[in-house]
Amino acid sequence: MSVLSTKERILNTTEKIISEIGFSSMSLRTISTQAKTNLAAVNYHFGNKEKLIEMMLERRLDNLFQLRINLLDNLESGSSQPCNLKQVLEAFITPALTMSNDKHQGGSLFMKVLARAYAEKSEYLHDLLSKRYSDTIKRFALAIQRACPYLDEQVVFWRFHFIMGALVYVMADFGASSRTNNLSDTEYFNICCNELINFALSSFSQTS
Amino acid sequence: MSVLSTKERILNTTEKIISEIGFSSMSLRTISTQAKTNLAAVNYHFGNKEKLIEMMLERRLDNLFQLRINLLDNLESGSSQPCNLKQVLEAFITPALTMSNDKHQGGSLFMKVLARAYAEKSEYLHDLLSKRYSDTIKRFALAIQRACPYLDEQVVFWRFHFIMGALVYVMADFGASSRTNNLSDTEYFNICCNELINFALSSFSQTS
DNA sequence: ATTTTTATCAAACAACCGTTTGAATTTGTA
DNA sequence: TACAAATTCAAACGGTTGTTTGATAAAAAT
Repeated sequence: MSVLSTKERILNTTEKIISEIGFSSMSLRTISTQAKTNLAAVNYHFGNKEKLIEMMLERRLDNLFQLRINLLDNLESGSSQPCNLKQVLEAFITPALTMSNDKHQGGSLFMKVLARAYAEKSEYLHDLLSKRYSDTIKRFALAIQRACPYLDEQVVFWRFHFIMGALVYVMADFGASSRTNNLSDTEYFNICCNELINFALSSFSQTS
Repeated sequence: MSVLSTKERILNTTEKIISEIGFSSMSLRTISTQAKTNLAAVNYHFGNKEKLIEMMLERRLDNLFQLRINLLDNLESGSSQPCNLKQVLEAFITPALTMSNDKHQGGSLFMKVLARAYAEKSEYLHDLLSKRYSDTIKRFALAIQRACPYLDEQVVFWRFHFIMGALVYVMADFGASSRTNNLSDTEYFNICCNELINFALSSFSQTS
């Protein structure tokens, strides 16, 4: 329980607060209070608010994109043939939804944070994504392109971005209001994951 | 130009500010300044900040959903047969993108506001959508269901929500960073609209 | 023209924000 | 044990927030 350091408690609480009320509404006072420490501790450990947010994002994003890269590496290793489309989509989508479903490590909170960062056009996230993760995104777009040679390059680009939009939408738990009551969280996420992949797969099918 | 009343100038400026910096970062002082009026005028005309936001949202949402309803009414009138899927999707999507592309009436700003409202889980919007517009959304889901009898009801439900996510994502202009430079705004939105409808259409195609 | 309502405005209010300070406390080390 | 470094804490700083007040100005009504 309270074996966590103050620094870790602050990071975890920051995830929790931002997932609940968003970036621009979050205050260091509510964070320090909920993390059972002092207001000044935030500035002591992280310098300022901006750096706290950056560290909170980087802690999880590296993990998420590494999972995606590993899955794509496995698919592309040992063959120069185009990958199976469904497997590529799964390699991109499942790490996000797995994190969403991971309660123990706080990943489920982070995916909501990520959705909010997308939505609020967070400068921190935008810079991180364009500087540190754009290569991975391009790799996936290329893999999809190779798996769907019948689709125009621009069309693949658009639909991949639409799917990212749907993914963010789901991560933010917008469907929650219409969730069937008798489903556990695990069941819900499993269905959601399956439906989203089929949705993505279907959206890359050839149109007449 | 300045034939607009103070009330209208405040509403328009609120749209503009929120589309730029979001709900939680917006302040009544920046709004009153930019609307070329006094700070107290906001509270005088709208009571408080919350009611200002509600009025700003309601002013446009009624218009948007009425456009959708009109299009769907036309499709369903005169025949008890299921509607054409593409036409149903167009009836839902095009009003949003038309508003996005409408500069004269300020609709383009509002669609960004709407995207932010979705993203920030605005209570105002959530209540409005679930109380005032849920019937329309259910009508569209049903029309899609009838047009795709080969798909399970739950699958239709999921994919319709995924598409709403993609629509919000597009409205928020997230693809902007990757926009081709030599496209005008009008051209960009026409392409975007077309791609999104084909995307939605494709996503409801039967999967193997 | 006078009264009444409506609208605008500068100023002030209390509450909250991120950050800094300097002293107290805990922890690690010699 | 004694010293030094790392950490915690209450308090205060200047700045911004939404809201209210009361005086002024404009418009409408009598």
